[in-house]
Amino acid sequence: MPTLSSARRDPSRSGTQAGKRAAISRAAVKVFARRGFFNAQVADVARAAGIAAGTVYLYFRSKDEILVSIFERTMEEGISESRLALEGVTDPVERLRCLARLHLRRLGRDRDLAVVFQVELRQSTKFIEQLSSSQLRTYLGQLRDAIAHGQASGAFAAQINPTLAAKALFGALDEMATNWILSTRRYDLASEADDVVDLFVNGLAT
Amino acid sequence: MPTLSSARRDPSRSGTQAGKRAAISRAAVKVFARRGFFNAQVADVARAAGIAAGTVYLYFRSKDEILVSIFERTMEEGISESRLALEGVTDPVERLRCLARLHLRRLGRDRDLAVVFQVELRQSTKFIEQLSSSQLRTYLGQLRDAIAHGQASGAFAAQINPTLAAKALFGALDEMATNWILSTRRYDLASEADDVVDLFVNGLAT
Amino acid sequence: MPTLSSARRDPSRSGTQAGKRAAISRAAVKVFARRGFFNAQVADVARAAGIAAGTVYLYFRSKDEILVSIFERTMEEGISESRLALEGVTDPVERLRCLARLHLRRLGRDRDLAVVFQVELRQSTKFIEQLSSSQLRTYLGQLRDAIAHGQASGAFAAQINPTLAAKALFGALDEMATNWILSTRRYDLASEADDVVDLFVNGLAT
Amino acid sequence: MPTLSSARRDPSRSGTQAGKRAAISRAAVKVFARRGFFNAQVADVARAAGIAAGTVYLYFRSKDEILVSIFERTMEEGISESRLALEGVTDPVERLRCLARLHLRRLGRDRDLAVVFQVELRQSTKFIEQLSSSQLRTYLGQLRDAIAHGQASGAFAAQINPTLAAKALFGALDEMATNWILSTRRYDLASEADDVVDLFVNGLAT
DNA sequence: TATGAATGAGCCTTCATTCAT
DNA sequence: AATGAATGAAGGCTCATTCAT
Repeated sequence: MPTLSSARRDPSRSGTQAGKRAAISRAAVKVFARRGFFNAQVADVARAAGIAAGTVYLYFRSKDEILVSIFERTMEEGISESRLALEGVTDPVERLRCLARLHLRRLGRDRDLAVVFQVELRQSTKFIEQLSSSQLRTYLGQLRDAIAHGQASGAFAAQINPTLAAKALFGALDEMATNWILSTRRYDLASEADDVVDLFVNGLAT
Repeated sequence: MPTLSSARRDPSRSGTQAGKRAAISRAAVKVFARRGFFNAQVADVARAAGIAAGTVYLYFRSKDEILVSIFERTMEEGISESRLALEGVTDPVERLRCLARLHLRRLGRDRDLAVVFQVELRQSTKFIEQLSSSQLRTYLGQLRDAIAHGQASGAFAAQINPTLAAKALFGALDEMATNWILSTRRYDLASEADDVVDLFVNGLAT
Repeated sequence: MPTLSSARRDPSRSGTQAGKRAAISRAAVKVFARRGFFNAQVADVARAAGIAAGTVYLYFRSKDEILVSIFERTMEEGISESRLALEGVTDPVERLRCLARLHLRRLGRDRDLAVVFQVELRQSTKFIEQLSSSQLRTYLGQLRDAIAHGQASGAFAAQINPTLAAKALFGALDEMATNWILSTRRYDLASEADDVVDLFVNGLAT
Repeated sequence: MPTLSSARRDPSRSGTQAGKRAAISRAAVKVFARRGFFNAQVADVARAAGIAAGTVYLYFRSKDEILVSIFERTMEEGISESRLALEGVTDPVERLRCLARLHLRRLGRDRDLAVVFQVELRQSTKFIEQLSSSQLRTYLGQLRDAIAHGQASGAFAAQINPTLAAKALFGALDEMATNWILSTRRYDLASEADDVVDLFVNGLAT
């Protein structure tokens, strides 16, 4: 049984303000993934979270904000997880592998989250514009920095535009994830990370 | 100036059944791109096409079908354009370049179409599942065949999974397109095609 | 093969103005009975009549008018048929039997017509008011006259209000017809005519 | 003056779930009678009930269901009212009189309700089939039982089919009601009950 | 903080009718 | 006389959001 102080430290425990928010956000992942963002009703999310419909609005300004919160919460976790994982890894290729594995592992671990990320979050320019300009930029920055670092160390070709390469790598991983959720086969998404990184590092050419 | 008979052969001329359909579909690209699919009303599309709202339903079963028709029409054109362009190109790298350029050129030429493709068409699993299983599969097949052909000729490494590489390349190009429409800068999208292909062919490694 | 002159005499033969009208009206009976007046589209009626949708409006001012025409056509036929049949019948009870049998035989012979009469024609006060004030009044008059005639001859009790009795008899027959079309059993509607008349003539009392 | 507890027992008081439903249903009687079911908008009903349009759908699944609820509510009341009134009445003729009077009194008391019952509820087979197979059957059963009871007591002729006689009587009363609402004269509908029953009991014959 | 009943704006679609051919 | 493509008005229903309790 958690002590009061430990409960306060874990914001996902309901009871705290931030905890309730996270709990609703987590319930929304399930609901949005299963019914789609537009079909899902706020009341569905509330029911899944075990609260009344009106209560949602004590923690979120709108239905849209719930969706955005899923993105922000996950990206935040992902970015700091990546930062942590990269500590001590110096080999450029290993750094890329590390980021790619975390990316696909995070989505491959939670199919509902993957569906929300790969499909429901792409509803409209309204979201996409909003999202790109925030944590997604930071996340792409991590990829670009890893590549630039490899170029600085001489491991990666210097004439390549690291921003373009970062986008390309992100796009490739993103496509892996989208294919995975659309596929009826159940394979391990994370295992594709190394193949993708190998392809990017070595290229197609013999 | 087209003769009467050539005009009959061109289905984008209104007058023919298919011509009207295409005209409405083209009007819808503009409307959906500017207002978003959900915000756009069928009446807006009709007005843009210069017809009455009800007339839309003589050519489309539903609002959804209009969106799908945009995808199908463009993919159809794209696939046959690609097929045509590849004729006579034998060098594996050139084949990839050819496909990548056409992909980005098609979207870079028509920002509205690009917005619809990169954003509005990703509304929900409903669309995505439907689309992936059709022409998108064919399109990915063209990329995969180009890679497999390179492997057969010895130009590309045999141990690479051509399907995975095709998806990765598609994802990379897709990401370029999405970044382009979200960017406020107006740069030439198609010019990125070569850089992406170079990256895929040569890899990051020195 | 009908001669030209005989064809002219039969207005239900298409070719003449009145013939086309009757043909459309007959097609409408089928369509309205099967789909309901509101669900049925004018185009359905046109198709059933083997003509184009617009052509209907050369013979009818509106969809409503088609429905009314069914009523008028059938009532007209029914009234003159009744008049003819009553000629030479002098016994008051036989006169009632005659009218009742014709009423139920007409509907029992054509289930579609019965459905339109018993259900679709009762759409709204709009129709009912219109219809009651016309041929229905004439038809009720035939019943009332038959009863009044029986009273004059001393066969029927004089203190009974013949108008009320006529309405009651009509209502009873009407209910028989409605029950018949709603029943899943297929029994002979006309055979109930005598039972109803017997009941009205002799009463329940022993 | 009702006490608090008796108020709770009365479901027509708004406040309770059933009370709100009944209130909307009663408002709908007025609106449907005046404008016709098809012309009436759900918003009209809501306005008449003093609530917002959307609120109607918290108590009814559809516009159709409102119409059906009017039928069900009235039939329910009518059936139990009849049952109660028949208690202690043993004379067969009096029992018929009792049922007939209640039938016509109920409609004659509320012209709007009568219009809805005699006209708007006969919209289509959809309603009629649904309704006949429920409380209408029970109601016809009450008439049939009253007749059968008279036969058992020797007051009514045994060879008459009581079901047919019940339908005939119902049809006669129904026609009285329909004539009443269509008539521009304002006469007392209930006063016709005795005349109709007399006719059914004694017959036309002298 | 929590509830959940009430609100009311918003839109796709149908189809009777018209009219140019 | 006949066609059938085009019109455009009209309304039931949903559901995000509010607010009195």
